[in-house]
Amino acid sequence: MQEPRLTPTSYIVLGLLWGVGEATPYKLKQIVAGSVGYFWSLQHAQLYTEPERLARGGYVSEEREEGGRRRKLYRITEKGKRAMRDWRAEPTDTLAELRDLALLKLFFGADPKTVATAQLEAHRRTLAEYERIRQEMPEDVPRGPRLALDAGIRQSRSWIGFWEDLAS
Amino acid sequence: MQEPRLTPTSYIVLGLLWGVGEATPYKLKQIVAGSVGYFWSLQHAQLYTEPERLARGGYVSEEREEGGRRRKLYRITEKGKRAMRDWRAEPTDTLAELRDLALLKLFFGADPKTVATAQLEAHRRTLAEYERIRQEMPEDVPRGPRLALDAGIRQSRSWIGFWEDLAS
DNA sequence: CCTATCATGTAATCCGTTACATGATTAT
DNA sequence: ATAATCATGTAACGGATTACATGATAGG
Repeated sequence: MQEPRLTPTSYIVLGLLWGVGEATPYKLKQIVAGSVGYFWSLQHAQLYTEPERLARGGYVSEEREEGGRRRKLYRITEKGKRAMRDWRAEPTDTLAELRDLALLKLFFGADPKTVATAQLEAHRRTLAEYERIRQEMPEDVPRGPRLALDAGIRQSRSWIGFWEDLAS
Repeated sequence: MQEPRLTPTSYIVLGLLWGVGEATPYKLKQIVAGSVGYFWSLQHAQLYTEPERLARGGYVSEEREEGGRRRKLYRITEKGKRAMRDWRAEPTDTLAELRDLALLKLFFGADPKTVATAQLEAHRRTLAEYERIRQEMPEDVPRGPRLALDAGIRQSRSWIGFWEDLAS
């Protein structure tokens, strides 16, 4: 019964549980799909295994419904909150890596125009969606998600600029 | 003895081997550090295990030095070249994910100013290095790496802009 | 000569992905 | 009713990271 190490995935689960109070993995999946998932995607299976791991370390509590579907309900514990707070307070000097498949192909000699065309279309679609989300965003959305969205928009625009230069 | 699937890591190894003719894992490590590594980092152990995997599938050939250190020398095979060409020719609509730790913290409520300060410093350092590299880049560097570097510079600038807005 | 550091490699662990499976709802 | 899709979960596999380990080379 050893302490699991806390990965970014862990903090996503902890953060979401903290925000929402309690949730089943499926609920988490839905929340992810409408928020963090836009810039940090997770497999749905992770949302089943990760809370389990966290429960082993006492960062979340697990409760099983008695009747019906016997779903598992998780909530963050004090220990979990502490870990989350600590992590959040510590600034990172780790930088985002690019890790862009298209860029990798480009690096290894793919035809710029071909790659650019496909990328442009995809990025434009994404940008449009981000902007739609921002439009429809209610006033009371907390600052963090709002800023993350802004970052996404900015990055999208930057990529579009890059690929446009190559597409023509 | 089954065919290994080809991952981005695989293509990096294949691509580098193609470019350089033959190499030991350590040599690969050095090349990575001065090129792809800037935007797609690999653990050095992967550069030992990945060529092995690729050898199992016949994408590279493995040869062991007789005397001395008995190092392993790898070179890309015809099959490897074919795989590489195919991959390169096929455009992706997969988009780069952000996967930025700092952004994740921001999303979950970290203090923007704190995060921004650390990020700014790191990004500025990176940008400076990219620009130095571009300055010193000889004329005959192929287009792919050059473009990848441009992308890196552009992204760095974009991030710096974003974090600057938050730092003040 | 001794000690760092470089060069080279293997082993173990673990997270993440993929695949599989099945009970509930909804639509036709 | 039946098919399709949603909801829920587990199991297996494999790639990636981490840790460990040792021989060579260079610097002091």
